[in-house]
Amino acid sequence: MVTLADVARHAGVSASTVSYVLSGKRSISEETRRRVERSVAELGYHPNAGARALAAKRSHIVALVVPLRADVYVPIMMQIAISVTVTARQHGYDVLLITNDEGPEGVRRVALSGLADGVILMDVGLADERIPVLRELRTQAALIGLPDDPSGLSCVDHDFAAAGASCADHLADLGHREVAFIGYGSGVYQRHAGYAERTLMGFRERAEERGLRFVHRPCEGTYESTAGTLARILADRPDTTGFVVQNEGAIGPLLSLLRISGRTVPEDASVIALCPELLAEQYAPALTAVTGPAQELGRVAVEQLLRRITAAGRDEVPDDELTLLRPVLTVRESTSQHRSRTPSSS
Amino acid sequence: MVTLADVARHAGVSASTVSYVLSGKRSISEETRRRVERSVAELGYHPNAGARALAAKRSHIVALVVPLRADVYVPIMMQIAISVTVTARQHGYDVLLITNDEGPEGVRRVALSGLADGVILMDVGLADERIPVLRELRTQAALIGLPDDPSGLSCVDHDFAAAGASCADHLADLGHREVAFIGYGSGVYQRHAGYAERTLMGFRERAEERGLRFVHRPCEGTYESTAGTLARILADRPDTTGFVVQNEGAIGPLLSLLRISGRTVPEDASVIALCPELLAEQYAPALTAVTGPAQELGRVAVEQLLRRITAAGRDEVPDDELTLLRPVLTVRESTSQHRSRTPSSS
DNA sequence: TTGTAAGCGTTATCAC
DNA sequence: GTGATAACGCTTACAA
Repeated sequence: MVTLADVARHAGVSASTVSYVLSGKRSISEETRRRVERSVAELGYHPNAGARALAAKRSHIVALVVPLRADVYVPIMMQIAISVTVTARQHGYDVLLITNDEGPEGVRRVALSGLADGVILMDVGLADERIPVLRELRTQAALIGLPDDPSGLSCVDHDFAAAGASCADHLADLGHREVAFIGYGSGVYQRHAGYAERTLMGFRERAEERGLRFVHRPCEGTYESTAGTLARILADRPDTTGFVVQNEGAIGPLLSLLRISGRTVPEDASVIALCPELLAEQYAPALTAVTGPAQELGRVAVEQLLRRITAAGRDEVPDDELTLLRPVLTVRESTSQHRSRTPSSS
Repeated sequence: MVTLADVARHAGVSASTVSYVLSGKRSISEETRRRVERSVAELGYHPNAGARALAAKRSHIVALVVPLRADVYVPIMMQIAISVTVTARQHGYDVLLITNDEGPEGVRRVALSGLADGVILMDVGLADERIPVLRELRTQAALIGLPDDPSGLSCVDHDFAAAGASCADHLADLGHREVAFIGYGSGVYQRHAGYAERTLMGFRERAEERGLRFVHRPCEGTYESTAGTLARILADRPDTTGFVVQNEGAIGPLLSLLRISGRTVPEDASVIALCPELLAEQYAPALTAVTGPAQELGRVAVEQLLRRITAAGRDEVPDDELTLLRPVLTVRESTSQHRSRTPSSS
């Protein structure tokens, strides 16, 4: 193993000089710097992580706490995890993966052991049980998701209200008058998941402003539940021509069921999905969709966290930040200008 | 921050005694052990990770190198990453996430810095460029995937040949005589991806043994390519009644296209997918599928790696291991006994 | 069964 | 601009 001392000897300087060359924390003559850098390269020196963490009281590791729940869309989680890792690396940090089955104890463990300098929490619930631990330990953190009380915390999330609003706008722009919002299963609303409620609220408000008549129906996302949901919508409001789907599981079934009911998309019914691009593009017809920038979520979270860590290292009080990322509505093949289904009812 | 010394003072023993109580590396009187454990709990002591790593020359961290390529099925990767993390925790290890955009240098970095005690490589290619680094640094590793030369390495993978063979068996058992294997895009075969070739080989051999007439057709997985692939199959072999699909992207299109061509699944055509359960169950009809146990992959890799780390810690030469995990064929609604499509041709 | 003490490889505070 | 040197908190011979 190559140590700092080896490099120092090889370069003919003291250990502290090598350390300072590497950290850039004091000015070094061009001459020395070059000698040291050459020795580092020649010996293939990599600083020992443990020793560095011990001496500097900073591990240069951030912990990423990922949920295990099955009802989150996994590819997005992965995308976030990867953008977190890549961004962290760009700042000289590594990422430790913590699964939520450790619960709040996991946060306590990595913080108290000095394993991580800070924590990124994914899939944060409104009253997340990990948050009290953060407050108690004064651990630096960035949350992906918006808790009910974000004071003292840095958070980043999609602007779900804006997402809902774009859906209403797009359908209104196309001339639709009767629209349906197919949401998540009722359980999701019962536990007051922020994203579900905020999307619905954004949609509802904009729909009202634009004079849309609409219904909201929860849906579990299975074929059967989607069938039931659609049947009820069409029974209550046979003239519905616009559909917004938030539950990814319901998208495929919805398209099949509309076809079966004799409605062609987009001629007879326009469908907007709230989902990732990948998903939207894999259907036939490709779906007009509102998509939040998942990668950004990870990148912003890392940057928020590192700012906090830096501030705390200088004994400053870190600023709280709240970033809501605007989703993008991409028009594809599943929405079109409203036309009455039956000439008689127009 | 609570240190070992704090605990020692609180319990009225020496620091080493506390250390030994925690590590179990020497026998401790029941009395002392209890006093120490009580102090640990009372003070909320968590050993400092950096100090521990420095003194013990063991970080209790394993690095998991995940691919960034888009053509791997993401939920499975996530499942593996999670089972790796959970299993590692059960053995007192944490997991560091490394993305493959660091390339082989990432492996070098974590190994040489002592950040990780070993490495788990996901999505290992036949001539993976990270492998030479492992050999050069004598880094302990476990590979998920099978390289062309696994000597000196521990590997775990699905038994793809067995998966292919089960498909052939199931179709033969049901009395089918003409079957088609819809594979990955030709690019996948051109780079000799092991999993694609091994599956096909397993299928081919068993199909021949069972006297099946079959064709293999590559398919890119888009709707268009699937349409083209199916059209060619039906043109060449109109009496084909059994289909095996390996490319996940082709499954949805295939089902639609069979329907359009007037074939009902499973009455007129049996379909077996090589895919995760989740995917198989989300189609209508639910698909008979051959699924490899993804979680096992992660668990076995961790156990292989930890055995190697332990052995190397005792200056033993770690044993190489090669584990192939048997996939499971689950019969669902997409396969049934063969019946001739047209009574005349029976 | 327990205690003492010498590292482990950095960083950072002094001093020059 | 550079060099000693004392931490940092833990593990592990070595003693007792």
